[in-house]
Amino acid sequence: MGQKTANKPELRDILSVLPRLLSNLPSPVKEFERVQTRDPFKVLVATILSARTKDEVTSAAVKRLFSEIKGPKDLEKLSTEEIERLIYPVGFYRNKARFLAALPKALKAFDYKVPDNLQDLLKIPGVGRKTANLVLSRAFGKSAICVDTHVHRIMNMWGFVKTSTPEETEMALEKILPKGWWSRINPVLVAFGQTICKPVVPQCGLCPLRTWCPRGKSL
DNA sequence: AAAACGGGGGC
DNA sequence: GCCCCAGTTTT
Repeated sequence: MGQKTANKPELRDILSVLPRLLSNLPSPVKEFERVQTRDPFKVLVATILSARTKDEVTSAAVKRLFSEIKGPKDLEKLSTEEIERLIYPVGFYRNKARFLAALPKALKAFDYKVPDNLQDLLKIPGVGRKTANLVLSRAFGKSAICVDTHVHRIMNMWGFVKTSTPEETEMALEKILPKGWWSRINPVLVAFGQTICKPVVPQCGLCPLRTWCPRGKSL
């Protein structure tokens, strides 16, 4: 309260600082993106597997699975148990194996192709907003705001949104985020959240934003 | 020993 | 809204 408070920068100014900062750091995100192609089916599977799972583990699971299959129709031939064995030990592997086993049936309604719109993607079991928007931006090149826990946490911490659910964050960001950032904000904030602005033990000493960030001041 | 992890579904 | 899923790493 007795302290000087720097003027709060615009959101776009803050975001533009991050890529250069992150380029100087080893980012775990790069490994996850490396295994991905633009193949929508592979992107979808990798994204489903990635929840609550380290990127290296996800990458390995994707490689094992796709050494056995090429597309949805191959996946249909595998039993749930076989899928479990291939994707282990990703987080919640039994749930995810069930989702993957049901995936060919779900895709049949779309001629065995991954839908390129949000409404249809959300009909697929195991696919929520985070997964759907990531597929839209990464596989189909669309402008989609993918809000995961990092995006939700950091945007609320900075005070650009005041929301209680990721969906609310997504809607709020649609109004204040320049469209050129819609697909970029997720990779950038994930990398930032994993390497510097971590939920616990944040590396505020490395962060150029600490002079105005509320968290930097409290530390 | 706890808590954290790039979610989603069922209740 | 709350709780569950699970193995692995960090604190």
